Amino acid sequence: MSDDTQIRIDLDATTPVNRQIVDQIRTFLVEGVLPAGADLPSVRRLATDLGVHFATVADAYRTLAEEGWLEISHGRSARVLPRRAPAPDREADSLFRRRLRQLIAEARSQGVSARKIANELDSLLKGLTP
Amino acid sequence: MSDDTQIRIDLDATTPVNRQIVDQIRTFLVEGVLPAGADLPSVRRLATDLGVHFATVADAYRTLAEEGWLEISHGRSARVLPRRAPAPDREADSLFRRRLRQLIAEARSQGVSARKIANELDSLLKGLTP
DNA sequence: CCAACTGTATAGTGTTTATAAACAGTATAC
DNA sequence: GTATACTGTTTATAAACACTATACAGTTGG
Repeated sequence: MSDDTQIRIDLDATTPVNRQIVDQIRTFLVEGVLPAGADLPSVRRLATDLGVHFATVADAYRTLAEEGWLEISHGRSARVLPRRAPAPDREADSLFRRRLRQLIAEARSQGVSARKIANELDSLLKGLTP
Repeated sequence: MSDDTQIRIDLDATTPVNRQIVDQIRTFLVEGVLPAGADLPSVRRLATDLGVHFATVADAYRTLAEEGWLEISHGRSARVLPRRAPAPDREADSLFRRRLRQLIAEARSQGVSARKIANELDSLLKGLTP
């Protein structure tokens, strides 16, 4: 993994480390920064870089494998699978809607200005519909 | 709390119940659906409605009180405090940016279409800058 | 074959989550 | 004032989770 795929872990955060790893790698996968066929660093390697135990990284890889993103097999390094877009899911739609609303509420509650939020939404919107 | 302030709990979700409650009530608070001065239902009342133990609701109320949203005191019902916007926070800004990116990645990973996501972002954007 | 790498399995530890039951403050009717 | 019915709090417990430690097992390349 290069500079673009730098993972940052916050040991003090409320979100557990295993999920922090999953969330960040998944973002790279969705955005194509980690393309199909790419090799991931070994669990020990990444664990050393992040300062956590390698079993924690292995757990994260397993989660992503269950989601269909990675192929992991004993003795070989984890590899990004080709993955077609999953079927549309009404559940996922409404869950996304609610979580987005909640995320924005939390940000406003923590002092992120409406302007900053709007800018963020706008720039991500442009990334989606180029 | 009226129909507008209906809380939904998913016992199977990965996010713990106490945080589900916090996130949903905070959203109502930020959006002004629960205005300053409003009384919240008692921990037992809300707990019964949601099908969880009242200590779980009490825990959620305590979290919101620590965030400055609620006034809770022994024997009296919880009440919404007036709350001025917190100071801008660069940390919060960048955290929001990352979490938003991750939320969108997760949604795409679960089959929410780019169009649906764009629509959602757009409608929330319009809500922010009227 | 062997050395150095890969991920896996199991067990142990501390933390978090959710519940239960006893406790304690407040409000109101009488 | 005091009984009663409401409020939230505290302490204890059990179960689930997150993280680590260590021994194991498959793969690769000399």
